[in-house]
Amino acid sequence: MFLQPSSKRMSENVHSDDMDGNSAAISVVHMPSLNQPVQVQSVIHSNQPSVIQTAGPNIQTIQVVRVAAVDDDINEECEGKKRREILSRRPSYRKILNELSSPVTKMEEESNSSQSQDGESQEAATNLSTHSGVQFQQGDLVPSGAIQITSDGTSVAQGLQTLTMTNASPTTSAATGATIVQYAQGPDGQFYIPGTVQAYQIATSGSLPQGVVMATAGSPMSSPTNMGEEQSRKRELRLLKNREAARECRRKKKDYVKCLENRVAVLENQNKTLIEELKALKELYCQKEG
DNA sequence: TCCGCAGTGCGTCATAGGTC
DNA sequence: GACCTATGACGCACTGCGGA
Repeated sequence: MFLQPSSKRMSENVHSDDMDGNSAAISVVHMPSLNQPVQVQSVIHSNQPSVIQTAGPNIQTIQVVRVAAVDDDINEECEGKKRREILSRRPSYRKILNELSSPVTKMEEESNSSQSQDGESQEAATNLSTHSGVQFQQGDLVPSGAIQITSDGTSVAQGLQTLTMTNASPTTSAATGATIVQYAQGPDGQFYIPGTVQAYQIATSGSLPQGVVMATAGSPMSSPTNMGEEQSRKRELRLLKNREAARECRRKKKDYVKCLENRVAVLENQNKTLIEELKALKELYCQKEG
């Protein structure tokens, strides 16, 4: 099985993934059905910016404060469990962001649109739009942050093709960290992971979460001898899905924090403006009185 | 140069909440 | 109720910085 990245390797190669807003998540790809198995190689390039653009200390601070507030009298052994029980789950960032779509946020977007064209969130938004629901054909040149599919019949066996997915950005080089996932597609549209027997069926783009290329277990394996293998594959599949979900979740979290920071900035500006307006009106009133 | 610390991202696990 | 997704928590690795 070539589901490549062990955690160690991932941290070596895809170290600063999405720090510049280019999520390394794989987007949904339309796979043309072929008459022969297709070897698919997904390469997710990450950028390695020398400057780390943090979202500020907010995330860390928030977590520390919340934990510290409830942890004073908790024993060490059951600390983790109790912490989880105490910390009720917050709504998803998607929900929060929707709630934040108030007039203030809209105004903020308008005010920021002209000045933050190079901003990180701007770039992330662009990537989002290019990711969602877009399908690319082989050889298509795709926008930054999306997927590029190339045909490489020479590097693999006859009839096999290589799918290369890049998270390209102007600064991205092929030498930067990459995540490689390999699997093969059979004539019936099923996907085969090298070194395994069981067929995998590629999920359709509509059923996949954004930013994830995923195979789901296909033909059932009734043989008891393969049950362990089957379970192992299911686990690999689950871990892969969760890995991508975690990436997406972190990206959304960063967007959320940035959104809050922007909101603060806008409200501060508003406050300042109102104070000045009040001051001017007061002066005007005093002049009329006097 | 070495060491400790803070900050960051990653993968994984557990689990709440959503969907069918 | 089973299954899936999103996310908090945890531990690890890595990087950059400042002090010894």
